[in-house]
Amino acid sequence: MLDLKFIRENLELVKKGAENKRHKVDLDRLMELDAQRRMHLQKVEKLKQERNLVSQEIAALKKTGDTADSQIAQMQKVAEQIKQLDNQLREVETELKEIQTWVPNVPHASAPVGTSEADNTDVKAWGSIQEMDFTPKPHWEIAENLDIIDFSRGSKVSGSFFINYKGIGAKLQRALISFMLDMHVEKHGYTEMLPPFVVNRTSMFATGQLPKLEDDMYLAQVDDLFLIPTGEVPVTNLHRDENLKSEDLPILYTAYTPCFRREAGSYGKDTRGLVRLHQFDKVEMVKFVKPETSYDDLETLLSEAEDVLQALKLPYRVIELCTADLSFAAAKCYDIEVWASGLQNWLEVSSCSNFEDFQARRANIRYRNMATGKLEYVHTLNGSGLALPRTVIAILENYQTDEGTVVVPEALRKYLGTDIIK
RNA sequence: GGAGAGGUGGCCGAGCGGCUGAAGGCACAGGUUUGCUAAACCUGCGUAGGGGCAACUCUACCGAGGGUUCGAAUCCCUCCCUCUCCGCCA
Repeated sequence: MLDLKFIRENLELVKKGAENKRHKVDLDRLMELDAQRRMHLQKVEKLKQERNLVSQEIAALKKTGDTADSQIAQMQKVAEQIKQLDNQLREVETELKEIQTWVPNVPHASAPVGTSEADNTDVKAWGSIQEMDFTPKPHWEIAENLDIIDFSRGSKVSGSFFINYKGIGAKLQRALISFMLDMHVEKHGYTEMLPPFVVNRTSMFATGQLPKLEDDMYLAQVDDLFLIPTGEVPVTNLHRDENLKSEDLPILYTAYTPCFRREAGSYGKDTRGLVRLHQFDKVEMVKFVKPETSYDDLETLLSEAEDVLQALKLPYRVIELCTADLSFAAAKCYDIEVWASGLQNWLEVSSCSNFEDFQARRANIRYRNMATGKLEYVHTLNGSGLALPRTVIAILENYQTDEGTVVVPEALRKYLGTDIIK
């Protein structure tokens, strides 16, 4: 959420930002309501002041035993006016807040302006794409031949786009999760968390999934709880409504969680095999930092996610999202895409974003700025480190042999307990 | 699911319907003083939103939302959350 005062004072910037994100929101109406609100406020506060003053007079009169009947009669009228004005004010504020929750975060000045994902810019590439002396297979063929993923029974048990990992395939998930968590904890200094996988509405609002993306979420209606679409939600919300100690910042958390996404409306596009699933595993990194360091922290975050791919020796490229591709809450975002030899394609395995104070304002997460003595909003960031299924795709496809087996990346061997999947 | 207790400032914790935006303590910041890894004393110190160039000033906030009243942290109603005990389950 953006501060109303900030919107008022930077209207053109906010308008331009929403436009560049291709997000429609009626900011002129918002400003109109803002003006109305302040007008009503001034009126009603003047009346309340009068009420407070006269009430004190009444108290004084009663103390000395005098009558205060005329004052009380007068205040009855004032009380009635206050009630009416308060009601009007509430109406204005309701509409105002509704619109305010739909105002997207402003893209950072460095984010490339664009109209579609075609305008995302290349940042860097790592590793080299290996030539194979045979035709590489897509991962679903490899997996089915090795009997490590059961696609069809996933549909039976739950529906399409649910799968079962089997045997060494299932163990591969555990191995990857442990490998990633260990790296972030031991090498990058994160604290490991294991949060709830269902969250309430307030939490979903705080990180910005609601109101915009409600249709993409699984909802347990009886309890009005959402299955998390990403570990970002429960982990960022750990500190909702808290004032963090300045000396405790930055706070770094990493967490494994499954992620649940309905992917409403996205059927038919890149959906084969493990590319797009309703349930998948992910290791997430979340940072709470001071505003002045957040863009440095974003670069660090990116490098920490890259570190996982480098350790697995998987070639990847980093792109920066243009404004049209930036999410509702993000100010700046890098995607990491891994190369998949079988699919002959780049697959997004990580998204590293700086939300600045957008989530912190919604979630009310602050810290005491020692320089100003004031409570200020922290900046929040998060990045995948990494999403598992597409990492698995890359491992299966890039490490496949012409016999149909898969060589296990060296860094993973001690976790998986074998150096080849056959 | 049943029974009970409770939600007050960064934290702990008082609070007869008007003198309580809120005692007291802790923490924190500044200062004085004493030389011994710190203490004592003094001062300051909630948040948000209006108005004003500013000094400043007004309003709101004691879990949330309603109600009663001239006036509510305090009385009434509804809801939410936490804790304890019982039941159920892993």
